[in-house]
Amino acid sequence: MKRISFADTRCSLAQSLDMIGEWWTLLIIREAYFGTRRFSDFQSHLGIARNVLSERLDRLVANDILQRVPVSPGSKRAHYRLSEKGRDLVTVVIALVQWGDRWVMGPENAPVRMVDRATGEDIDTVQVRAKNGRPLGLHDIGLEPGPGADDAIRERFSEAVTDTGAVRWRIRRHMAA
Amino acid sequence: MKRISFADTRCSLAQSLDMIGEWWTLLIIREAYFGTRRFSDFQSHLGIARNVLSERLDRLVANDILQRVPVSPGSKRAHYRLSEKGRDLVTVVIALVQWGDRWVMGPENAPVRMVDRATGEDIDTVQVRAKNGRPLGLHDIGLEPGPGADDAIRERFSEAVTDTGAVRWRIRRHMAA
DNA sequence: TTAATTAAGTTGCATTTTGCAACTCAAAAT
DNA sequence: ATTTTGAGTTGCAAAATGCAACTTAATTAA
Repeated sequence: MKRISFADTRCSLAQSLDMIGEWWTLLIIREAYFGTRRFSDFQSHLGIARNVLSERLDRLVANDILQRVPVSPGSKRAHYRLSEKGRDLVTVVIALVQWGDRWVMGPENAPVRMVDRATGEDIDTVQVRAKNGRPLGLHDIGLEPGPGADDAIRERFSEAVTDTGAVRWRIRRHMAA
Repeated sequence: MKRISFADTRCSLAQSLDMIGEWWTLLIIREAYFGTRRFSDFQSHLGIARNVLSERLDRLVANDILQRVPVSPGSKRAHYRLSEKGRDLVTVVIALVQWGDRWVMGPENAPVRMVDRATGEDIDTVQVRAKNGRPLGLHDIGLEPGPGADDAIRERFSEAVTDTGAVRWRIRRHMAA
């Protein structure tokens, strides 16, 4: 059975996961962020199988998250580096690293420290904020159909709010007919 | 061949991915954030296979990202809801949704709008910041061994900085001996 | 109270994906 | 010119995934 692709789903998260949600992919991106460029360095640092690495790099390049740059002009041998689109993903990587530090490793066991170069201080915790900078908890965030919403999505949103701070579905059982 | 688990790797990202990096898992979390509680609603909203959903939910509960709450006291039938650990993951989900809106769907096609309940305004873009609130680009972020760093990690960091803003590995080829 | 229906999973099987090792084939190094 | 590296393929065994059919337990309906 084919593994489902979300490429045609009207959902940013599904679309994103279609590009970076596979095993290894986010680790490859972190590795690239750390400065790794060469195939064999990705391979040895991550311990990933070569065929899988090859497939993932190809996919990341195809999606313009990594760029293949020839080592020397005209050379067949190339390096991989983050594109702007890929660099923009580092926010997600850092958010996830911080989550892991908080909930899995424990802050006192964080293996890597991320600091503000200007001050040497730890960077802030990545969090959701209002335009004016005020941190927002889940209860402060409202969800609405966006400009690209289709009927299916619009149907899923009502004004009602659950205690998670998100929306509640309309009961659809009775609408099937 | 067993699929590799990162559970024992000294790396917050790998550890995090070991919990939420599998196919469907992050979509299940988003679905829970949207208010879905019941097995069959997860199933029908996501179109995931039931056995896979079952396995994922078990794993999320085992990792205390979701909580199983009996529908009525003593009932075997239960609902799933985000734990605090799970709610803290929503930051990551939102960061990824925003990335998808920017780079995949295009902002004008964003299917969902996230707003500040207090003002009705769009929420801000999730980004990395210094403690004082200043937004940090990749070049402004420095990486160092953290309190839980082991030798392998410490060895990987030098002060040198690449143009991605991260660190550069020492050449290890000559150190093998 | 019994029968029918729904909810929440299992089980079995075909199809993919992974992981590993061994094998290419070009570019560098000696 | 020969060896050594880098960057992949290829082939195969073991898992994971998708699907449909099959259980149970809890609700609803009759």
